[in-house]
Amino acid sequence: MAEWVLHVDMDQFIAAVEVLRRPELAGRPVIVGGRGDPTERAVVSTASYEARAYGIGSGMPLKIAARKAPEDAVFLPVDHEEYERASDAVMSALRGLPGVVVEVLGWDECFLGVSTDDPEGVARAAQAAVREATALHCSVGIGDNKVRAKIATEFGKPRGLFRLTSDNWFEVMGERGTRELWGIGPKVQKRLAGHGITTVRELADADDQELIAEFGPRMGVWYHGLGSGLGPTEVDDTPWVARSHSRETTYQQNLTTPEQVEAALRELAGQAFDDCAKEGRAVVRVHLKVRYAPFDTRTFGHKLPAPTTRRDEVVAEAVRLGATLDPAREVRLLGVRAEMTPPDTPGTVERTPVRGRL
DNA sequence: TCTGGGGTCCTAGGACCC
DNA sequence: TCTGGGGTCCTAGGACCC
Repeated sequence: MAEWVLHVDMDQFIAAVEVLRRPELAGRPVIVGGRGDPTERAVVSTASYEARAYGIGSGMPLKIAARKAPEDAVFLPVDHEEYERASDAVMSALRGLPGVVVEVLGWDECFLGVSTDDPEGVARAAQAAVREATALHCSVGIGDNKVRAKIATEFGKPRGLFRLTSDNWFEVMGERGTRELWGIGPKVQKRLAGHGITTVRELADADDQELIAEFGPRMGVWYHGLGSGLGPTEVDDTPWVARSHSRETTYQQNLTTPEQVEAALRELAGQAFDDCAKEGRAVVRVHLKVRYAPFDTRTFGHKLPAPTTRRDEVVAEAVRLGATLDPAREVRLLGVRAEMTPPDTPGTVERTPVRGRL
């Protein structure tokens, strides 16, 4: 029997969960984001397929979405707790599949590791289990590693399956742009293009040393391998341990005085600290993120003299950092991140250098 | 036209030590 | 006066993902 990696991705997860508890919304364009008020500063978390038909998608400002949306569109607020419940139900259903290891990637996606001669059969069983437990639909990518499984899912959407392995990698991906690879964003795409590399096959055929010179020893090698669809094969079900917690807010009205900024910092730093304290972890570093009125974002931080479990120390550090902000500029977004003492995990598992995890 | 909030990891460059 | 090589730690910033 062969080892397979399956990537399970829920179809329009957040919108689907909302429709589930409001069946009367089925078939209508549903847009979830912010507090559900399209006149506010906020962005779309998820749009239903009906809304996507109007060019509305994730990350789009609600104001723009409102302009594109038809009259019968529905705007809803984000309800994290509800999605967490639905997510837990999905993951539990998948863990119930025989012989399957589940590695959670976010609310609405995970990898399954399984040893089988019929990966399509397992994929269909996964879809059935999720549908039975939650009435939600998902797509499944089947691969011989995480990279290929993850990319395969896109070809299976919606509600389908797709298999992507070393056998069909270049046939499926070779002529596509590098941007379609998981972990290559607009900046890296551009830098690659500067070396004459625009397609997946060109990336695979590129010179290792040239990529290392451009991107460094780790990322250069990683990107080169991505061109051939190389990636880690191990699915790890060790529970996720956060490295840091942050709280940030975009203000509907910009903050204009140092007093407003300090009050906001005290609140955000306190909340970020509380999230760390909930896990019984000490804080080692405090970061500030500020977005000034013209779209200018910066982050900076400070290591504390010693790890602390005291709220007042974390708040005081955030306020100290805040004192270095430019008092002449309006603040439209403020965030405080509290970095915790590292978890004591063995760290032997090869991590996919793809950042971010919900 | 207006751009959220939550994360992780990598790299460059300076300080400092031996 | 000119100036090694190696290592670690730290800060700042960049990039990407959901």
